[in-house]
Amino acid sequence: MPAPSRPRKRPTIIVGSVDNSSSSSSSDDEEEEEEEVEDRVDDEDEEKGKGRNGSLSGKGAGKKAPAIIISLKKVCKVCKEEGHQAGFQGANYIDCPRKPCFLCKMPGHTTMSCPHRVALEHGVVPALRKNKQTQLDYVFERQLMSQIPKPRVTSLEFHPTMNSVLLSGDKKGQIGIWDYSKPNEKTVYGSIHSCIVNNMKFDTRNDIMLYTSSSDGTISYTDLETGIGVLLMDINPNGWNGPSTWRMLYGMDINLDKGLLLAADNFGYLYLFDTREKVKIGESILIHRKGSKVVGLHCNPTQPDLLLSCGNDHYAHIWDIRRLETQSFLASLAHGRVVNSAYFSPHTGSKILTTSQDNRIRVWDSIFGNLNLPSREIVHSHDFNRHLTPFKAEWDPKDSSESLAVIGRYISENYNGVALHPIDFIDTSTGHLVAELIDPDLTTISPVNKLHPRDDILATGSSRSVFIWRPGGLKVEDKEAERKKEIIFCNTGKKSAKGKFNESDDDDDGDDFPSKGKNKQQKKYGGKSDKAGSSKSKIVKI
DNA sequence: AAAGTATGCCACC
DNA sequence: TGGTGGCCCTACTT
Repeated sequence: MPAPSRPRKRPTIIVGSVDNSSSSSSSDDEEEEEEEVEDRVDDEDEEKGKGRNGSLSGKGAGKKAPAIIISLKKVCKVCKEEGHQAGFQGANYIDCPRKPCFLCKMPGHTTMSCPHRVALEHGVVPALRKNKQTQLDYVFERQLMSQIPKPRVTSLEFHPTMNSVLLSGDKKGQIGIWDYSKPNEKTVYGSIHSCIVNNMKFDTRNDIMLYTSSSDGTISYTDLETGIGVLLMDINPNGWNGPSTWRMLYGMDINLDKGLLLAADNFGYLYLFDTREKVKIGESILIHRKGSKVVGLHCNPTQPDLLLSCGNDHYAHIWDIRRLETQSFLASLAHGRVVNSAYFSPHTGSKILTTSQDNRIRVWDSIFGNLNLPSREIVHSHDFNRHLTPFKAEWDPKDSSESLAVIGRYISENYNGVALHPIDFIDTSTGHLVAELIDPDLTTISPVNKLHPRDDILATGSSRSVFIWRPGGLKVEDKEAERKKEIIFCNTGKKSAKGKFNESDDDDDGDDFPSKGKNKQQKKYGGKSDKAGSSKSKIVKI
């Protein structure tokens, strides 16, 4: 990480500035699938006598050039062994057979034959969705500003009371405010943080105020109307002394009852802040393995004394806020790898949902029961972390049964020969995939997703844009097929999203962002685009 | 337009 | 035990 500069006091405010130039469509990158290796290139019969080598210099003129031998062995890209190949074939990725299954991590088979990657029996989805129009209702794309590249979204948060307002935080530290009922109004605060915005929480008692935590090591309390923020906490008071000492804030949550802000860093420490007195409370407390990142914090929605934390040490811990000391956790939830997120259920707070880099979503049905083992483990592809914001399964706050969750999928799906990455809706009480969002406009992996607290709306953040989807009903109540249809229905909801966008785009600011050039970055694969798309996703209950 | 790179974890010694 | 090279489907910049 480059040395983060200190956040400036006065934020930059960019309103409604749109880069239109970048939306010109580029020619199709026809990417040849797998160049057949030429074992031998022989120029013998090529333009014989013309002396390709030597029309100017006499050297070698008239002499036949020796045959050029290129010996390229077909070697697996993954294990470098001969005899097989891994990688994309068309839009399908073939695993290296010498490696454990990419999906479930067990040896003996590959992703394609993984028992967790079963073709769904309901048949309807692959056939139907191919014919559907885009289900985009609004797309916020690349309009942040002209000079600054596309937002790489790292966090999303809906406004607690204003239904059409969504906030986004990104890799650069910018905070975007989108009112999707007014697509032409957007505000970006550029200098609240100097790098990744990891967490945003509204002050629900005064909901124009926003708490944010960032990898720049600060907590900011920002007035969203003016963009003017107060620096509440800076855990690098001595500035930049190299990457090994720089502290970054990842997890953050607000405990309204106790007037507490809790935040945790990449070395395992928890910080407490009194939001009323505006002072830091006590010393930081080691709550995960020393030196390992605390990835997430969540306060229980019904029991103010309970805190949930998760970290890179492969654990999630439940704490009593009244007794926070190293190792004093009430319970410890073991995971196979890094825990990307851990959330109490939104209403009762009695369930726990975690996402781990071992490609499993785990559910504990009751925090009052035996917590030694999760109630369920759901195999799901989300383990890529190096260059991406970690995937996090998020509860649907509208689901009173506390079972529906949304999470982006890493492994791609063959969509008419294009590899796309769906967003999955999972019934965590059964492990079933109840719906998946696949769309030609959704070309990048989407690790950040948030369901609206009241409306049937999904916000998706990816490496280059913020999407708002209106997927119709997402309630978990009917038969699975019904629910799938609801998603498909949403696909058809707008016959021409394009037309709609253009309609609303008569404001002469040159902003036609949603409709133009949106597919230009799609990877096209020369290979067979047949019904390989029916290789359905794999969500399965263990 | 191929090569570089930002970037995080983990295995390895 | 810390330092470091290597990655399993990236995405973007030059």
